[in-house]
Amino acid sequence: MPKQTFLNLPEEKRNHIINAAVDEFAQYGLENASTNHIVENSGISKGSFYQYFEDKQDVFMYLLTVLEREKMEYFKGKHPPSTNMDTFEYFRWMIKAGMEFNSAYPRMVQAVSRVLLGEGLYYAKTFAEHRLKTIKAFEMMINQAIERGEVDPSVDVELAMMIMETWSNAISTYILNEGMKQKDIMKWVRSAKTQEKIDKLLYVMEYGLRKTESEFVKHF
Amino acid sequence: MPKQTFLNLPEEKRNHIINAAVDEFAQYGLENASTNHIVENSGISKGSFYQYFEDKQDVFMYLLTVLEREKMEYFKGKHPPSTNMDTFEYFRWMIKAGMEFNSAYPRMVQAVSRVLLGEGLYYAKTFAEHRLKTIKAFEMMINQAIERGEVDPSVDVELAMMIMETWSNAISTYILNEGMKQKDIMKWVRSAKTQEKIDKLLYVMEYGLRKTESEFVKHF
DNA sequence: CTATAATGTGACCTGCTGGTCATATGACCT
DNA sequence: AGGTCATATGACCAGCAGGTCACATTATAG
Repeated sequence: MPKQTFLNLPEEKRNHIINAAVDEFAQYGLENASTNHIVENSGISKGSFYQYFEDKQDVFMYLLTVLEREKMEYFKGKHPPSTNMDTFEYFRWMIKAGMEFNSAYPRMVQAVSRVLLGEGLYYAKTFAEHRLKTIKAFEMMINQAIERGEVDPSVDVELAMMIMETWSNAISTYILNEGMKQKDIMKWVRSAKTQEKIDKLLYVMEYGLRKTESEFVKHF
Repeated sequence: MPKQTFLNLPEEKRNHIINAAVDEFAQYGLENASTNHIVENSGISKGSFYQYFEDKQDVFMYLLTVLEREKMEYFKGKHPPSTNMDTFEYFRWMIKAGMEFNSAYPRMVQAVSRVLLGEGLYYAKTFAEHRLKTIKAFEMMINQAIERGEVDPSVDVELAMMIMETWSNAISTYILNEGMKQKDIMKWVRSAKTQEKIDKLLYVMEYGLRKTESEFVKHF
């Protein structure tokens, strides 16, 4: 985590630095990001950088907490439209709200998810803790769906978690990659066409999950 | 592509070199792979390396064609158990045969898919051609499934392609990551437990796809 | 055996990396 | 004023990167 020196900095200067870092990570990933570039683009000296942070990874970890905090704030303000939602409806709402958030902070999300999904796949241990947090939420959701009778109780929970995670990541990557090509991401994400695409994707997952297990046994 | 000098080399020496390259790419990816390491571990000199290849990327591209060739050979020898298979049965068979292949050449597959799925996601243009080849096969399959009446004709073909690609990649990554932890990958892949896991994953996809569109419309 | 062409070699080049440190600056206190 | 302490600086370091090239070795042909 950043040293106190950094946290004492005026907000504007701090933002300058993390913006430079975000741009660097978004373009080059963690491994290939250059501290020299970050230093140059944020208008501070090399020495200051190492007075603020331990190293590159330290900056990234800070970015991760910033993003997490922003996301929390964002979700606090948003509430599911209906109070008594089906678990899948809730999941769909969650994914869509997530996409809205992503298109509000596209550079930052790109930087983080590039590292987490790209490099993190193979050096996962470092970020295992972060991944666990996300996955736990999926576990709760699927268990709730079973309790409510929306999903066959014999369903393989771990499998369902993997499916939810995979789709969550796939949609996020897809939206980010396609969205970066648009002039107005937010508008594009909110467009009926994009929303329908997301709906359909999730519906395939939902329909498969609802029925899977009992049908699966019959099938073989 | 490698220069003639390389292709003239005795097979043993060639294999030595590509093995070293595979190990390097598997461990560090394309961007961070070191030509110096490859040279050291393959017992050739720096000068020779650049007499054989243009650069790092050239080696990787060659690796890609080698893998493709090996995979073709492998699939030539394998034939679907039944001649009149459902498209989804065929897809399932294909995925499983693919996993068998992967566990026969785990290092090479790891090296290639690490670059293609990790780095390739963001520098996609370079490998777009390769990806297109794979995707085209999925397109044919889904069109065939529609013709046969196995899938609703109103299904979004592009969407189905994306789903098939995502699952294909997700399963491949999962098997590779988990499999590398086992002492005998091949045995583990063939085990009833692993096979059932794959079956279930694909079944969720299949069941979702079969019904999606018509149900989807009703649902909203 | 000699001449020519092909192949192999590793010292060497430049450029960039992450990281250090002696020194300079300037805000704040007495 | 002088003193102190957090902050800021950029020249500098060792290490490694990709890539080159003059030279050494070996194979082929006449």
